[in-house]
Amino acid sequence: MILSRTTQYAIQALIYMATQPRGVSVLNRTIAENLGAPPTYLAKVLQNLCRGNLLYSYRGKQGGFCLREEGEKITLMQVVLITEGPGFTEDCVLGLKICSDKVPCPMHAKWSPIKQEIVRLLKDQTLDILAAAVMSGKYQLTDLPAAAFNELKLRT
Amino acid sequence: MILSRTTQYAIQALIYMATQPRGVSVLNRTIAENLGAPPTYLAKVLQNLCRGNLLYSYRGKQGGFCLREEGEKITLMQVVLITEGPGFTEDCVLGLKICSDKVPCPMHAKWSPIKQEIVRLLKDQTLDILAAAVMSGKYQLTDLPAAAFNELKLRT
DNA sequence: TGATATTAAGATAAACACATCCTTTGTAGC
DNA sequence: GCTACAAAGGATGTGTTTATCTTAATATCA
Repeated sequence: MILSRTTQYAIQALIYMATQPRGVSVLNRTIAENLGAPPTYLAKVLQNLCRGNLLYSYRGKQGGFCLREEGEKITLMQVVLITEGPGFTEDCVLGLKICSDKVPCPMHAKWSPIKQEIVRLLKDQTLDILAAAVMSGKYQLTDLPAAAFNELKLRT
Repeated sequence: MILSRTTQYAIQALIYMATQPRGVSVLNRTIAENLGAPPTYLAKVLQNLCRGNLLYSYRGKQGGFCLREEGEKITLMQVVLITEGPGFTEDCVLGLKICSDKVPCPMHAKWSPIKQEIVRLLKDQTLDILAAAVMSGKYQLTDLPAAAFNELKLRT
């Protein structure tokens, strides 16, 4: 509806990483299995997050990806700006190139407050908050039931 | 950000039609010129709105498209459901297939109220309201300045 | 040094959204 | 009926997103 598949993978992956012990690098393959995401594509997404300075990456044995900052400092807004681009918070809901408080489209006045709420939410939510929610067991990060997930681990 | 280009064309076209005298059919070409939209593509969008029972279409001389109901009865939600599909109001913000109040993703609780607001807004806004806003002159429906628009009319 | 494991990067492909072109079909007016 | 007109429908093209594959670079460890 509002976030691209790429952004959804990015957020899911980062939350997953924030549930893991800090400072230990996590394999792309491991993340992909846990999320049920295509590993080769997820690798591209993670690369992009590296370029956006959200992750470190290490090659070779003992390699993997690692959160660059503490999870409490990384907000969803930072992620979305990297994966969707800066237009995300600016673009007119009706697609007009020119649409502002001064020169508004007919939806502008009603849409602006909602957009503000979305922006506020994305800025408020940090990886730590979301990771804590997942670790509490009350919230799920994947459609994969634990059974399927464990089976995947056994097969490797 | 949230609506596809197709949906944006659809909404713009319908608002434009609602600014025109009721019961008089409007040509696809005329709408496209006024919006600065590609006419052949807009034709497909309008066809789709016909299949969605929002428009009548008439072929041949004196043909064109015509709003099926009074503009006050057509809401943006009706339009969006036709052009984006029913998943629009249901899909999980993180892309999970299973995400509900009972089995929520970590964003569910915070995202639901915003989604509700979006849904309410789309259901509240009718073509008449939006057309009236445009006709007041305070709100614009197109990026085309009047000059470019008149030039287009002269060239045909 | 060599074997192995892992990400990086580039090429390719598949699916979808967006857009165009051309032919067909239906309609109004003469 | 004939003609002009406008939407309908089908085929095709283009661009972007999503996804895969292959090779290169890099790090660890024996």
